[in-house]
Amino acid sequence: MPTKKYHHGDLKNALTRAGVEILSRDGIAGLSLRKVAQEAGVSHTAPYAHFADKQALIAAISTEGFRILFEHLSKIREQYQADPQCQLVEAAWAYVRFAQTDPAHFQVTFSGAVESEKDYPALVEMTGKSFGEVTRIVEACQASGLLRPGPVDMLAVSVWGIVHGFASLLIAGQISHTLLDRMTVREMLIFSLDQITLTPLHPGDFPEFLDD
Amino acid sequence: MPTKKYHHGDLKNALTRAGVEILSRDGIAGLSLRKVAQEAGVSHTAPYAHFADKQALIAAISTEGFRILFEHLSKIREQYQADPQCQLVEAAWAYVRFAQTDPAHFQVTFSGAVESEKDYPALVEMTGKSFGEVTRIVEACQASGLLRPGPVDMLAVSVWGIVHGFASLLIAGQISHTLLDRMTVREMLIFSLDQITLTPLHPGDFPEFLDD
DNA sequence: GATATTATCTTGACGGTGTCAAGATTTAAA
DNA sequence: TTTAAATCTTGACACCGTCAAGATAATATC
Repeated sequence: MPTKKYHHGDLKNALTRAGVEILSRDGIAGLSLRKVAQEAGVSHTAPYAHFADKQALIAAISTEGFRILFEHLSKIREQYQADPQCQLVEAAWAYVRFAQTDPAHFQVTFSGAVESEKDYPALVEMTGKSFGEVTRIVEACQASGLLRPGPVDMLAVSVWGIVHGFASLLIAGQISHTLLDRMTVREMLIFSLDQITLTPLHPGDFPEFLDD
Repeated sequence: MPTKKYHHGDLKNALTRAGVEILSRDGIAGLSLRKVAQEAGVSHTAPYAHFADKQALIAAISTEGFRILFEHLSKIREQYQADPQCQLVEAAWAYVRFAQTDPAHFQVTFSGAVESEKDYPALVEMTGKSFGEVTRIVEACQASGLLRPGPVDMLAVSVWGIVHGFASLLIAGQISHTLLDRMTVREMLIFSLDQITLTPLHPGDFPEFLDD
């Protein structure tokens, strides 16, 4: 436990963590540099030693979001190594779960809160790694005949688009109640994925594990 | 031309229009009540006579976005009455075009900038009407064998999800340059839609009209 | 080890923002 | 015509992002 020192020692990470925390708790509108600084126990301008402006902090929070996604995806790819179908469903489910669990962080991460991404190399790298995982899963699905042949990157964008679109509509409250009463979110997601698979997906084949 | 009066006469609409205008020009971060008021030529608290708070103005802007979408969709449904396939492609294209043309308005409209939608009946009504148009188009596609049979509302959500996901990723800059260099946005959209149609879609069958 | 340089953090200030309170002005109702 | 309500203004408040100037600590240089 670090005692109160003039130099924090790990302020940049502490600020990022505080940012994620505040974003979860108070939403996008409630995220301010001053609050983040206070949460980290420093003065209201201390963040400027580590972030050029608020955009830079948001970029760090976005990077953290992509890192969370990346780790989920790579874990899933390892866990269901022999079963591309399962990889696809569980990867999509992890994406939707992220959106449901932490909507504000999800939105900031994937919905372009960062104006010019290319100014933040760490963010660009992490988006690349995440998309790489998606691509690998899609590739495996193509090899097993679950998805149609064709340019992998294009198909990966389509698959990502389906999942992202569903997750976005879900947390935006755009999916009607009459629909949500009739089936679970997971079933709806599998139904959506089923539209693009060559082999039918049966929700019963993918029981939900309540492990996280 | 209305002369300068104490009472504006149509301030609520003027504020909404100014809001859309400022949103397009300065982005989400640049949208402020005070700027909207100034643009409309009134004092900085005048909006409070018509909107409870900033959220309420954003809800009105969002409603306007859904209205724009609704009118596009209903026009397309009428224009290509006998061709469901064309309806699907052009409706999706209109959606993507909206996102490209006015990204900030698109984001505010469809990405849940409004915290609790149910507090704004006009917004709820317009989202319902828009989704109704999507449903009708999907229904026509099912009848013609372009889309699989099944619950219409569920399929409509899936289709909307695909298009929304693609549009969102596009304006978030998440679609790689190597991909965008290889094909047009319209071709990518049709490629995505082709993943869910039972009959293949050929981009050549849908030349882009540069009418808007 | 002493000094200089740099990184880090603080205090203080500025204009801009959402929102409330109190009052002025116009329209609508009684 | 008087009253009530709707609409708009001025003024204030706390909060925000950001800059400037200075204090403090860590690091580099001699």
